[in-house]
Amino acid sequence: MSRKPNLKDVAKVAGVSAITVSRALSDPDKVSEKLRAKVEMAVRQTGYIRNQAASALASSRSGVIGVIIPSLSNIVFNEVLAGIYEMAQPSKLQVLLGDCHYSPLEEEKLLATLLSQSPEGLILTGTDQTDHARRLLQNAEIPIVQIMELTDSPIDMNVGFSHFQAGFDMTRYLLAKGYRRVAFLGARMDPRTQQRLAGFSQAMADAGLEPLVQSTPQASSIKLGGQLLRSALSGNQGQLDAVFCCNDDLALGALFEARRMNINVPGQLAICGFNDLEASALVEPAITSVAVSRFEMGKTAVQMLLKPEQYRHQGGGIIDLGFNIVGRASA
Amino acid sequence: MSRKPNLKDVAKVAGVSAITVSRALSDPDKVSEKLRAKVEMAVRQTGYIRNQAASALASSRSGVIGVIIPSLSNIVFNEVLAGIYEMAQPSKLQVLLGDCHYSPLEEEKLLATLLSQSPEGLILTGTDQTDHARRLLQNAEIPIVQIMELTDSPIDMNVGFSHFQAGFDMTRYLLAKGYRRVAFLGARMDPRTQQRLAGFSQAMADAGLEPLVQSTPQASSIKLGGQLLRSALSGNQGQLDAVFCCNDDLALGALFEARRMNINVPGQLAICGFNDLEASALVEPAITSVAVSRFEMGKTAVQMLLKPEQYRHQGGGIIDLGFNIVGRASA
DNA sequence: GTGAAAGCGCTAACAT
DNA sequence: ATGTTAGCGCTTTCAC
Repeated sequence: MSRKPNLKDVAKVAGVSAITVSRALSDPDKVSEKLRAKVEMAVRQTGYIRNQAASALASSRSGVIGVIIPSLSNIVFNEVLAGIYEMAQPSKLQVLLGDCHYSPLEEEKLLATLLSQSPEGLILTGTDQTDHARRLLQNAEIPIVQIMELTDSPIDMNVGFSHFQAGFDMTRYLLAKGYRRVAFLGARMDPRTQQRLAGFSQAMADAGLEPLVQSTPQASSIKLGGQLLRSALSGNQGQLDAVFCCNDDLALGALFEARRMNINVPGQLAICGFNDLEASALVEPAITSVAVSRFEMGKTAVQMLLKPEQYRHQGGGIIDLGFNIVGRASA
Repeated sequence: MSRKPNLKDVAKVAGVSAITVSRALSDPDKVSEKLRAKVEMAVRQTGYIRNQAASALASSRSGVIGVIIPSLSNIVFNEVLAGIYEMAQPSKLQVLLGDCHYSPLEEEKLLATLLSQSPEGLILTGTDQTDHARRLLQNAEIPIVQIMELTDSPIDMNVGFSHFQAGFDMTRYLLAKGYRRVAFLGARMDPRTQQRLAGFSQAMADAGLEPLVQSTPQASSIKLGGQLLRSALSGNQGQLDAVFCCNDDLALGALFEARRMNINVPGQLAICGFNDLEASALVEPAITSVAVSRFEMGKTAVQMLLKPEQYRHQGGGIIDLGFNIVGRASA
């Protein structure tokens, strides 16, 4: 037999009907022990593997969830992904992953392709989906979780934390330490970075201070952190006593650059970051940062997909995972 | 109409037959311009999205490829993934991604689940698949690419580089610089790490030197690099003049730790790593490392899946992407 | 607890 | 260039 074995083939070998094999595989309890054993033998013997396309067509359950993240190269999303997979794989859920490169339009296109796979749920990053995307999602009638940010009006469910509040709190932390000339170094300037910036600006304004900002739409990197620091310093005649980097990559770059420029950290310049990457705790001086439970966020998102009713009736399907300012030597 | 629109619904609206709609969508050139326009209207009007399960069942083409990597948290694989997606998304190929946590057994299980989705191709990491996995793969009769390592006898196709050679060459590089008491710091000790170690041992043996090794099965991390360095030093009475870390995370950790211990790098101790992460080039002193084209590897793997005949007849379906030793101040 | 029949939505193969 | 027919492999429904 050269073609791939199907249910009938297995059924023939086991001496039962196809539907019995189907049941033995997907709902073993509904089949007598004897037949179950026979079927198992036959499956092994034939090397049968269920055709998920046929199964999905007949049952309208695809066994797949869709995930769209803005970037595969940003380590931050990998930890979220790791959390997603941690929950999904044991549930025998396959994950269809898409990378929209921070573009809502690409996200919209990906969405259309994803939806054609009839996913049983969807995890999307952020809240800036296009109108058309939202329409697609509405029609899909599947559970949807928006992650990373917090929103009052999720498409369906939402898990994340407030980037505004985190930016605000971190700035207050710096101000409480006595820093006054604080600059925000930002790269990419995606919605979440902008919210952090907004929090920063608010806190500075509240304190009657000028919010200094050095930003670029370029993708973030360690190297860029060094460049932004130089720009910020030259743009402000070196009159800075702290920089609040929109993420730890920039912060590391700024720290390395400061060392090259013989600027003492935190003596002459305080540096803080965002995300609390492993390196931040281990460099010298260790970098003050905002810790976020990314792994947890991924896990929670999948749990929400698995039991949507439960979560929708619990805080309106919105979960705030919060954040944590980790004070270290750099500030 | 509350249920999701299908081809017939669209056909009715457009006043054509279902198959025409199907063709207009998947092979526009085969349909007259007039009908194509009509169909497009009808699709938009109904909000139709193709049911990929039905399509896959009828055509036995799923539009999906499967990818299994050993770890989602290891940044190295993310860059490979980024390359994979870079090629896959424009080809409208969906990627089913699995994380086998460095376990061939988990890989085998994932494989079974993946295969039930009838992927059109498979990308696997490394060459240590279980026997049963190999049997499954043989029966699948789809193009398969093993990535990262190089092997003489791939299951189907192979793209990667020789970790043994890289370990060997890096060691020779150190020896040429005059270092003699060189220790290999290894974590995780997955097959590729072991090959690097084998290359190191060979080069040391060739030079008549004792290959010092400090290793642990623990997952690699920056922190662990510091710990391994301490162990290596205390295990060898501080009599080391260089450490060859199995990756850059360890190398960074070793460097940070050395600084804390007031050990001058490279004056008292040379440090080199593997993978050439961004940080390695930017820390002080910059870390000597082995550069590998991971992004390229991912892209190549997908290309091989797309045109298997072409690549199979070209070097037996094996592509050596090589590596590049990047000498920097740390050694 | 098991089976027979029907049909999920699409496309391949064969008309026209 | 367009339509008709049949069937992909499974599960749902209903019968026993």
